[in-house]
Amino acid sequence: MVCLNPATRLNAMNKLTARTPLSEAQEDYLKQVLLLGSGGEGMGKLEDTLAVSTQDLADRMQVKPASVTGMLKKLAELGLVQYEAYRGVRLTEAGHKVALEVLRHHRLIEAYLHQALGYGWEEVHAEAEKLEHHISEAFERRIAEWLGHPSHDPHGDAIPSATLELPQTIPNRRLAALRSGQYGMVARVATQDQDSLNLFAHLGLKPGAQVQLLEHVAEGSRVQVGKERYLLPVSLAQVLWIHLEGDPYVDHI
Amino acid sequence: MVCLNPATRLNAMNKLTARTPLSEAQEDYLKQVLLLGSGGEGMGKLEDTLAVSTQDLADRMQVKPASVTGMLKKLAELGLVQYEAYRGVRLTEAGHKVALEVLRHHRLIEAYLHQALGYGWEEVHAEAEKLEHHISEAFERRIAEWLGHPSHDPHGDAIPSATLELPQTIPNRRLAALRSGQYGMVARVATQDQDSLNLFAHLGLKPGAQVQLLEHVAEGSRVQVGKERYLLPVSLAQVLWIHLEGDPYVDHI
DNA sequence: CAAATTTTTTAGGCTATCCTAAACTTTTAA
DNA sequence: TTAAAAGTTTAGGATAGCCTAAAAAATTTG
Repeated sequence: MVCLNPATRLNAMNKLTARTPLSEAQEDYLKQVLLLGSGGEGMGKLEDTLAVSTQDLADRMQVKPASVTGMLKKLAELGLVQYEAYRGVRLTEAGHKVALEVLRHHRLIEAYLHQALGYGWEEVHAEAEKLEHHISEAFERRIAEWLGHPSHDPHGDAIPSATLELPQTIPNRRLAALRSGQYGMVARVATQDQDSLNLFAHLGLKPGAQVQLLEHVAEGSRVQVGKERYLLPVSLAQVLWIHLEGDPYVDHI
Repeated sequence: MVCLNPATRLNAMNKLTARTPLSEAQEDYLKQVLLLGSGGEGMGKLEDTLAVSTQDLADRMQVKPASVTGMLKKLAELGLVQYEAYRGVRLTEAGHKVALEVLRHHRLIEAYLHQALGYGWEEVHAEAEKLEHHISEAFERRIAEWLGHPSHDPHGDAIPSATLELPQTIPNRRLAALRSGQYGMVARVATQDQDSLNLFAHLGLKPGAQVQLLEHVAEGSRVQVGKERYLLPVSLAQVLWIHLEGDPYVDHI
């Protein structure tokens, strides 16, 4: 009998499990670990990612903490996450790759639904959420080609490239962090809540739109969009990311 | 306490279950009952449909007969099939509707992949098989519109309309049933076997292609396609449906 | 028409994913 | 620095869908 040292055994395990197709639930967990671990921004490097708590995952997955624990143990066995009780979870290299693949599917599908099929940018999330697990690599390739290999989806989120790299993040600010009179362009609408999306769409606050902060008041932020003035509640002003006039700029919308 | 008569209770049950979303497996079973029950052709009327045996379903679903029995009992409880032990299974009105919806999804997706994304007509089946269960009604509507509400998919199979009606079938013959010298157009390639599809595609035998039967020999049928002559094995000559010159004709390719 | 064959059902298991309630750690804050 | 709060795990179940082996029923055939 051949006896492998621990490191070799781990490698053998990872090889094996890389072939096993993951369940939809497993892919969703990995995606959420990625998103939560990078605080919603620039998830380029695996190293400067945060450990994610069971509770946060439970909230995102709409599931009880106990269920999360079970799944994390399984994902750890598969070599996709590093999991330590009470200390949260991180993606491994392998898990990071899977998460980026799922994210690429999701955001490419959103872009395709919007640009090829005429979905409103606020409608695409739910449909992409279902489809992301069920398209082939061929499908991914063809829609990416059709779109001309876009770098961002209709919400302004970066799309991992075919080699799973993320485009460089450009410095943006939350609308809630702007000072009175500052002026800029909506770069990203960072919510998946359907009601919020509908409202933003209704107000014309989509990526690319020009917006000016009038002032912050107790209830939220007063803004000007075109000729209209609105009061955005704090929660919404927190998820609207603005590219300020004068900041370094990369065209991606 | 209110007591319902049997008929009313059945209705109540069907109403209830119409809301319950069906699993992928359940939808597949219903689709196969439809396809097997209408002998591969014209499944317009539910009435002149055949009872389908457990064994046939097991073969199609790649599953053991015992598993089929279990599923049929469940579908019968849901009011989607009429099931009687040893006497096979038929769709109910409700089950027929579901099966046609799934079939519409499948065939619309095939047409869309072919026409919008440039898939080869022989490649679309596998992808459609996965996607058919995961698209929304909105997606269905949009691709149907993009395609201009097509009546047939790239294999020549009829697509149920938005109201779940099937276009009238035109009289075709299997290539294996043609007489020497007869000449016609490929109307339908009725196989889902990937190797067969690849071969047909390689020979140019796709819906719309002109073909002449030279003669039947022991090994199969000798045909002429353009300037080339081929020998098609019997199994393939059985699944190629030909529209003969002179037969009544409806343009749908 | 009864024996052989085919078909169907029953019974008992397996895996994946989720749940709740209760027990147990760790962290936080007075 | 210890007690309350927050976070995590254990234990025990549920459902869905598949499996096998063996029993039972129907059909076919000599």
